[in-house]
Amino acid sequence: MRRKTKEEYIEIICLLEREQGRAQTGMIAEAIDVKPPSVTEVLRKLEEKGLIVYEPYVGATLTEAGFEMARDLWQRHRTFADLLRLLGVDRRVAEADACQFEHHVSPETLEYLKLFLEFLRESPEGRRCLEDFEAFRKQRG
Amino acid sequence: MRRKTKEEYIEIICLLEREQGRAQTGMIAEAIDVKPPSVTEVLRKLEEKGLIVYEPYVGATLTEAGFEMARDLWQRHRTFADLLRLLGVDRRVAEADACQFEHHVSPETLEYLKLFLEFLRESPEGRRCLEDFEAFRKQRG
DNA sequence: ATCCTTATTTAGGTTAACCTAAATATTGGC
DNA sequence: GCCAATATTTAGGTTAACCTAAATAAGGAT
Repeated sequence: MRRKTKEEYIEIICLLEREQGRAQTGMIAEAIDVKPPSVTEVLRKLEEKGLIVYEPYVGATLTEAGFEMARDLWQRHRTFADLLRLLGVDRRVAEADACQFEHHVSPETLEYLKLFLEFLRESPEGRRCLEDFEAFRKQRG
Repeated sequence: MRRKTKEEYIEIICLLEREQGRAQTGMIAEAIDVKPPSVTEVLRKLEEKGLIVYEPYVGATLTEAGFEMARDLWQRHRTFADLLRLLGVDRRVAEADACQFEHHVSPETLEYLKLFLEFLRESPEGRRCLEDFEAFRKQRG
């Protein structure tokens, strides 16, 4: 598989803390499909950057800054995934693509996408647009 | 700056061949903001993969396979960039973001986006959707 | 035809993200 | 409280994409 970014580690740590109460080396390694020694190495670097506190043999906990980053990534992820789903993309695919896009989108573009998502979901015109697109899709796709 | 992918080299080579008639080490290095020795190294690898023919001291030319890849990337790029522009994203920003997305989008998602783009541009409902979104944006954004 | 300039390649080094194997720490059962 | 099983870290190695400095090739002016 592909090379993981620091951002991905932060996301996994956040998820594990939330769902399992803690984020240990082995759990992270498993979740991210990497061997434990690689995780140890990255955790040290994340600590240097002030994104986590790393306690050897215990695990990682996000700092305030790390948590901010995770929250931010999650929002970007949701924006993409939700938008793709609304357009009809399969759930698995939408989530997988969002995992990639979230790391590369600019703030400006993200703002537009968030707004467009809001438009599609919350305005009558937006909802009609989705219906029209679905009809269009069924006809042409 | 960021690490470049093989795909980015292919795109630049395609562009240079098209616009300057040839793609030499120095031109590629300049275009991609990397030093010439790094380019030489990558060109050898691209040749091994059958994507270019590399003639030392002369430059690179895309093979059929390389050209296919470039064409494909360009289409992905255009899909994203055009979509973002339609939503109102600034040209520079849209192009820059498309440069990233194009390397990460799945075929399934790309199909949906192409179809949505077609819908927005070519159907009356799609065009109305864009107008409605613009109004929405001016009001809320 | 030779020399000088300019471009390219070669040689060798760095960094970051991975890996395996070996050493070490933690934990649960007795 | 000790010991075995399990998890983590340390040590050392690989690969890919970069870099700088030095060597070499190509091309134009005289």
